[in-house]
Amino acid sequence: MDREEFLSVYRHSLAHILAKAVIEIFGKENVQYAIGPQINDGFYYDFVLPRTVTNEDFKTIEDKMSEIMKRKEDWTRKEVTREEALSIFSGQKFKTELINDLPVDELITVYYTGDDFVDLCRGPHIDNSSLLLSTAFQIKSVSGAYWRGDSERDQLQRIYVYAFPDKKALKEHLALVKEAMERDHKKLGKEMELFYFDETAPGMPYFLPRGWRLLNAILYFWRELHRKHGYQEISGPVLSKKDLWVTSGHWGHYKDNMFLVPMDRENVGDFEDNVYALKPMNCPNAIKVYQLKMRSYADLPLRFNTVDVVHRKEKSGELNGLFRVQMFRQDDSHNFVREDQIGDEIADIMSIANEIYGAFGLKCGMELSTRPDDYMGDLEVWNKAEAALKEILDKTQGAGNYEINEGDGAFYGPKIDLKMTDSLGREWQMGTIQLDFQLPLNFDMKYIDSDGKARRPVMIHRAILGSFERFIGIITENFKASFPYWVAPEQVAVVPIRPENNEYAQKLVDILDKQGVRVVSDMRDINMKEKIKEFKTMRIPYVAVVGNQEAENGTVSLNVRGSNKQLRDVTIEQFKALCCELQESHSIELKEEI
RNA sequence: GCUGGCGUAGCACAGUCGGUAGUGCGUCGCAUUGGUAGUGCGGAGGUCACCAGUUCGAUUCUGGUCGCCAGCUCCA
Repeated sequence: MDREEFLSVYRHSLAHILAKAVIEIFGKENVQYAIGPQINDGFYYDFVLPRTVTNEDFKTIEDKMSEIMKRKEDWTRKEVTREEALSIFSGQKFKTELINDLPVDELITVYYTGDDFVDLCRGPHIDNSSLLLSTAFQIKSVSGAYWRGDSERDQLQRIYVYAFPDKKALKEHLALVKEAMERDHKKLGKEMELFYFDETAPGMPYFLPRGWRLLNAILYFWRELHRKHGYQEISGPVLSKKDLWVTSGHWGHYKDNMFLVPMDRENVGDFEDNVYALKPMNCPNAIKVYQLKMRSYADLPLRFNTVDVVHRKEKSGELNGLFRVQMFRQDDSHNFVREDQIGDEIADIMSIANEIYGAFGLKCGMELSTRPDDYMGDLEVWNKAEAALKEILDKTQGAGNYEINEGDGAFYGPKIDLKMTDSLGREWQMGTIQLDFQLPLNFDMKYIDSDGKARRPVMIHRAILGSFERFIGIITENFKASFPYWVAPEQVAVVPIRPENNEYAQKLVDILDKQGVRVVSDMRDINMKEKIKEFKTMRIPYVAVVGNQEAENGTVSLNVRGSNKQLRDVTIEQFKALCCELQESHSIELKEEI
């Protein structure tokens, strides 16, 4: 049995053992057991139990599981009729529902573990519990989960368990989890003084000087790139009267996620009729700008990018560091094209995405979401749009190298989503490329075509990073806050050995600063070791130490981040060239040699 | 929003079976050191998240509020 099979069969079998253990502990009549699938680090099982499972119960459950395995019971598979299945699981509401939902012609199988525990299951499973004795497992956590992922339905207790082939693999995995915690951007953001959340503004980050420098470095790169691709940056009001959002349709679909501000505090009246809304999206602003003039077919594509702040009110439990905030800056753009330009425009957007992700050495997953049942617009245009998106994905990702979420597109158009995973393996949507046939209609947008007739442009809503906030969260975890030279909050730190070297140190700082290097220094009369420690803690790419020797020879002595090596006798000119090269090449790695 | 957990000095954490709190790092001061993640001594810093209740007395117990974390749901 290879590892893949092992994981699949053993984890699944262990899930049955967990269910059996829980039933033995709480009593069969007190337990409703639902489903227990495997996941990437083990498995979980959902239950309704007479009381909440706490951390103190973990050991009891684990011991019971071991005890059950030691019984070395045989596992037997049995094919049953629907009636038999319903009778076996009478009183088990979730199992009953599952059985009733099975297609008529489905072969129903159940698995017995010993003769007192049975579970509805397709299998396959191990033959005897003794085969599980060599595996290693550990209860990870317990939390609430909704039956069938529906927040309107029963909430169950989900017990998560790590499960691996042996103790060594489990231990390795636990070490990995610990390592992941070290990468957590919330932790690093605090240590590295990047950002801060105050409880007076939940989900609305403060960017600290270092974090803001990082954001601006990314922003500068982003702006230049878009300018070269024919984008024109705009900025619009953060607050607008409700009317704008009624026209766009957001008032109907998105009102609950919008922060509202009374227009007149003295005379609030019917609140919702007298409010400004903080914009949750930038699209209407771009449309307003488009509509300032009558546009010609020859003007298209028109690309209005923006980094305005948007606000989205989220439910309390949904906030999560920089990954999920209530105030953020999308690296947004709304591109207006003719229908015949869709393919080329998407291709250009993908090439921008490649340039941006490439600059960070990142590779994101791509997913295509296609026409939903309640689509609006012309079927032929949809087909053309989906074909265009597919063709681009086939070309850039390779056919079959991306996921397709059938029917998952927005009602106004299909989309491509770019996804990244965080240190804990959670998937986050970053960029999105959405074709939109709806808003141009809602706002009655037009351009005059070559035949003199008015036609409606197609709108492409796109973000590549997704939002600067989420993206910074992801790269913080990815680089463990050791950012590439070109985005690092500080690129060089200058450390004079003694106060008498301050003058030379300052000269060096001025030279680098003039060249645009983000440089800091520490001229205090304290031990140089302390200064070096501080700068290294902040993961500054290069710490340049200067003493009498360097001052005499016009050189610097470099400490390279991530290496204990020192580069001595580097001339200022050489160092300048090094900085320049790293900046311009957007190199991910630092140079450790001159 | 739901389930569970958490909130003690700038940070990381102890602790109080109810009698107003400690350690390490950092900070400040002094001394020392001075070529690559220093050393020694001393000082300051906390209405123990907030609001009620119980009590002679609450940081500790109870209830509520706010915030944070994990998971679910929802999203960039």
